[in-house]
Amino acid sequence: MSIRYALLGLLAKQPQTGYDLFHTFKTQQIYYWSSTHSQVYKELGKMEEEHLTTHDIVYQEGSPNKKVYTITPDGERHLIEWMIHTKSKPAKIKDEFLIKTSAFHVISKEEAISLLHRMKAHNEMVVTGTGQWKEQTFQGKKPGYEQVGEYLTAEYGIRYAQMYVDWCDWAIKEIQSLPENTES
Amino acid sequence: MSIRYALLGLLAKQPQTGYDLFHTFKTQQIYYWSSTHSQVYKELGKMEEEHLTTHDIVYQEGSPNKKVYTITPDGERHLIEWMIHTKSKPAKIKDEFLIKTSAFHVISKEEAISLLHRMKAHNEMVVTGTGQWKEQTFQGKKPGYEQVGEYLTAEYGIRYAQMYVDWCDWAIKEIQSLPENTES
DNA sequence: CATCCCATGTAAAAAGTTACATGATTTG
DNA sequence: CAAATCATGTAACTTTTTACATGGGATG
Repeated sequence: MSIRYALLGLLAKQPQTGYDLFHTFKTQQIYYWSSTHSQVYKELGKMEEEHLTTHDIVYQEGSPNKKVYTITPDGERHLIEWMIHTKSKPAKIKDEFLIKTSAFHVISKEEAISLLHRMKAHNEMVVTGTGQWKEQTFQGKKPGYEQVGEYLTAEYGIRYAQMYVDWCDWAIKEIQSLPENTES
Repeated sequence: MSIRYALLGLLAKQPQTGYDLFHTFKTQQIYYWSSTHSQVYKELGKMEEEHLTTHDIVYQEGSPNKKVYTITPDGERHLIEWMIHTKSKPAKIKDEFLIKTSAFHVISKEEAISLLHRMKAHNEMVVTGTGQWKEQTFQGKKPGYEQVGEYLTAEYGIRYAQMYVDWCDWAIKEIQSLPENTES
């Protein structure tokens, strides 16, 4: 029921195909939602039944034909209603790394630190990657109001990853300063 | 397949009931995983079949009897194997608020700012709440290695919420400095 | 006297993932 | 010539959520 709004939000920016939408989830700066192509196509079908979207078929030579979906006025009303009058559910996070962190006591300090180093490196890449995307897209300028969403969420992504990097650094130091348990 | 490790991680700290485990997910400083009681009970049943856990029944007067689950040596081996040799999948985040953010262009600046203020207030409460829990639990002292998990993840929770607060502040200022779109 | 806490479970529905299926064109 | 990209979909399966079900004791 909620991938729906993610799709409507993206379609409110511009008409797109299911393929485009899936790739936005997969590759773009959308670390705050995830999905698979099968789910995207399914939901697009449902939304069309409910008149929240329509599609036009674009015939292409060389590439397969595609269905470009457009949000309807009904769809946009639906989206705005949700945005303003529906209280956001708390974010659902499933972070395997933090589960591992919470069980660090069952492995050695060295192994824990090694895991943290890897995680730090990964998040450093995210900071760099998202930073580059933001720079390329906005070139140091402030966006127009139509692009404010991407602008704000890109910055969020950078801050989130940077927070993770800093926390990894801190955690490594903390662990190093602790005496290891001799029992167990 | 992954709630399993969250449960094993918690059971590796101390034997607990399904009820306890669910409440840890629901209320405790575990913003990095979420679940429901029905899923917890089901998974505990499965894990027992696979000899990763066992349970003892504690008979109580007044309250219902309870099943206290304990991780087995097999279960602990399973957990450690996963922690060290299984690469963590990237965190899956489903944050409705960021979907709303990404679609801010369909609502007014005032409404967007109002949503950000509410989100900021919520995260300020999280910072305070988690900070108090950490203070109560560790009282400014460093934990022993058996408690390192809670210590590190509590700090993570505080930093995460603080990052959200700071980002909200930044986003509010950014939006105020942008000219609103007159079209659409 | 209503609601919350303790405590455990099942059943049904919804959401999400993985695998199956197809097929031309482009890139290395 | 193998792999990746474009492009869409279905089927089977797994995971997750919501609702149903029960019931005593404590709290306001």
